[in-house]
Amino acid sequence: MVSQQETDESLLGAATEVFAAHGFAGARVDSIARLAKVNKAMIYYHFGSKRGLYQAVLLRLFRGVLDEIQKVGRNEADPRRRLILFYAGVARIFSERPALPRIMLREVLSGGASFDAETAKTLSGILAFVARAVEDGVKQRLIRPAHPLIVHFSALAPLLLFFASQPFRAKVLPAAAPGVAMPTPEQMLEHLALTIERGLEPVPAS
Amino acid sequence: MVSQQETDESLLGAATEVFAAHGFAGARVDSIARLAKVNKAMIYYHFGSKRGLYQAVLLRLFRGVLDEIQKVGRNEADPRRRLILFYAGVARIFSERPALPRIMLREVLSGGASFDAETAKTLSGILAFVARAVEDGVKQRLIRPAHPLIVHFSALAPLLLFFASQPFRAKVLPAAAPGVAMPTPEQMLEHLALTIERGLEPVPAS
DNA sequence: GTCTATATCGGGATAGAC
DNA sequence: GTCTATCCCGATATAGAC
Repeated sequence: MVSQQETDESLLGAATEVFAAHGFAGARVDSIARLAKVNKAMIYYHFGSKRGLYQAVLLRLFRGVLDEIQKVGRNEADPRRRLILFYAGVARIFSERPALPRIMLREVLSGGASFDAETAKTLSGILAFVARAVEDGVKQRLIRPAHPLIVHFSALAPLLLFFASQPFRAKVLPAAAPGVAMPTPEQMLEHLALTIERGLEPVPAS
Repeated sequence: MVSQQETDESLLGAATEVFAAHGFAGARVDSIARLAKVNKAMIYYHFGSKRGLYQAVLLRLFRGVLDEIQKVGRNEADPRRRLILFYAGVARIFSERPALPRIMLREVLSGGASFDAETAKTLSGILAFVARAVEDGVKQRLIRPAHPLIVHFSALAPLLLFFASQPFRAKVLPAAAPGVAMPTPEQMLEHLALTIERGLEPVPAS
């Protein structure tokens, strides 16, 4: 009836949504099948198990990010601007695919329970990009010496939390911070750009 | 045999660990009872349900943080230093109670599913503190005008992610970033302090 | 308040027809 | 490859003795 690819794609898309919303343990295989409009047995036929499906979701997400992100800032000479463009790209991807930051955070919280070698390789690509930019910047005296992982953490974390917390903020903030305007993605990005810009400036030579 | 308070404390402590490690859906009531060395039926006697226990854990954690954190920086006149002291205090609490950042992130990801009015009030206290510091700083021209929620997000997120990701990093980083030294909490804090310091500086009057 | 035993059901997984 | 029907374990929750 339907091609295998269509079935796979439909399942992966549905699984991405359900896993992002409820986590691995909270997700229901039945819900995924229903959302994908695919018979539940097909999940086991194609992916072997709930965990197998989850790992396929994870790998597909990370590969997608790596592909998109590597185009960004590749030709930017100024390493600081390269980093800013990079994280702006990440923000754009997060806003286009709200499931992504949620699943990333969940996977981190799980201690990498489903993080296989393939997926780890895509992470390598990201980290190498950041480390390279920092290294270049230090050589050119445009960036102060800084631990590349800390730079990455500090820039990525606000984006992850901001985009993953949208439903939480909508529910909780009106009561917890009445009268305070909801921050927008644009404000978030502007703050982040300023933070990177200023935070990585070299210490004045004395 | 044992006092109610002891039983409650033991259960809350055990539940905190198990919920932090596995999330609400992934946590097993049996595990909690076993870890607390308390009969499983007592959970239902004292807390009514698994969700009731979880909400008690949440409220206790947030109350504890609010109590501890409000002592920090209260007497610091310089608003920027007040913020730095505040987030340094948060970092100390996170390092002392590794379950806390994990449960906070999980609760955010759940969209605040168990976030009752009582718990929301403690969050209010935190946000008010930050908003106040920013406001003071702007008045004294020591801090540029900035959205207090964004300031809070940008400072808290790296701490949350850093402390919540320790097991993930230990498992994944050796393969994904070989040869790179593990960042320490001290480096993280130093970076954050510098980021706040520089990031909130007023724009030069022109 | 504390325990054992058990009810009850949800949900992951599979058998087997087509 | 696709579907229905079903297995069966694990997990929340409770009944009821003490």
